[in-house]
Amino acid sequence: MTDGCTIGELARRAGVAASTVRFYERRGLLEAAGRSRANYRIYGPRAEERLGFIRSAQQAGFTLKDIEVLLGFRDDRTPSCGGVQALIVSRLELVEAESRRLVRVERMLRGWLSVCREAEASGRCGVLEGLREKNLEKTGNRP
Amino acid sequence: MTDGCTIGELARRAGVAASTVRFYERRGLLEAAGRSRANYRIYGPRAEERLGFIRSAQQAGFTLKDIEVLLGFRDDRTPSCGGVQALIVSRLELVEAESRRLVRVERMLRGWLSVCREAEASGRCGVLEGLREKNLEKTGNRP
DNA sequence: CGGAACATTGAACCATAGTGTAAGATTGTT
DNA sequence: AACAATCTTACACTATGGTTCAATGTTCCG
Repeated sequence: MTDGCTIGELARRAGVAASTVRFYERRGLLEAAGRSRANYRIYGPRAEERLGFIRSAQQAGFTLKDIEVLLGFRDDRTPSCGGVQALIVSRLELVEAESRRLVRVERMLRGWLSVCREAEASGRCGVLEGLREKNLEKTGNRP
Repeated sequence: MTDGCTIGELARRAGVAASTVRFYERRGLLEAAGRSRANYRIYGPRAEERLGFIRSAQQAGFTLKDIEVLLGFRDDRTPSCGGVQALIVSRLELVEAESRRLVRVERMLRGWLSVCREAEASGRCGVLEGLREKNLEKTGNRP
């Protein structure tokens, strides 16, 4: 009972909005905090550490659902290493897939941009016309 | 009035769900179709082409909002080329930014995966412990 | 004629990660 | 005591791209 801070103070320290902290509580990521006589949430260092974990994990690319699982591993005293590894691998696979997709999209957009620039002289828009056709994978290098 | 097909037929040809076609109509991407006596939507080749454009543009990485703008350019007889170019550039910038973010996330996740494998021997989980600290950019190569 | 397969509508719902609002209670400062 | 700042709640809303549902109507095939 040495320290204990309100939601605004905690949020300020963690660099999030107080509403976000309430949201995490609703989601079950943070346990319900103790209350002051005025019914204010009171947080101790454990909650602060937990919130820090959440933010770190989020920056590392985990979703809140992932983080729910990670926190579960932390809370339980189960072996967990295999589970953590599986979680990372599956998240990594999703991220890689999305990353590859974005690279394809980048290539296509660049392709259309060059079409656009080339067609600048002629009165018509190569993009608006070109997108009518099924373009499976415009690379930007027309043969 | 030679041809004209129902929403299901159109959807099948375009490879989307009928509900998606209705959704596009609600969003204003497809104009309200003509109706049969039974109040069924009837689509002609122009609608089919327009739906094809939407799908192509979507595959190229444009959002529905972008496509709304592109369709506006197509419909109006304004010059449009500068607008199209600007749209592509701004979409490209967003995609590139997201792509870079995902690459960073990939690096971090791979880093945590190697932490995980290395810590396998010791009884504890390097990930659950490591994420507590502020990790600005874990690269996987610990110095 | 019957039943399957298709169509209609509006409204609600999904995931994601929160943000915003209204109305009221409490706290700190002057 | 007055006033600003902070807290409380529940509910609605944001953006994205649709999907699902219920209840009802239509068309096609045998």
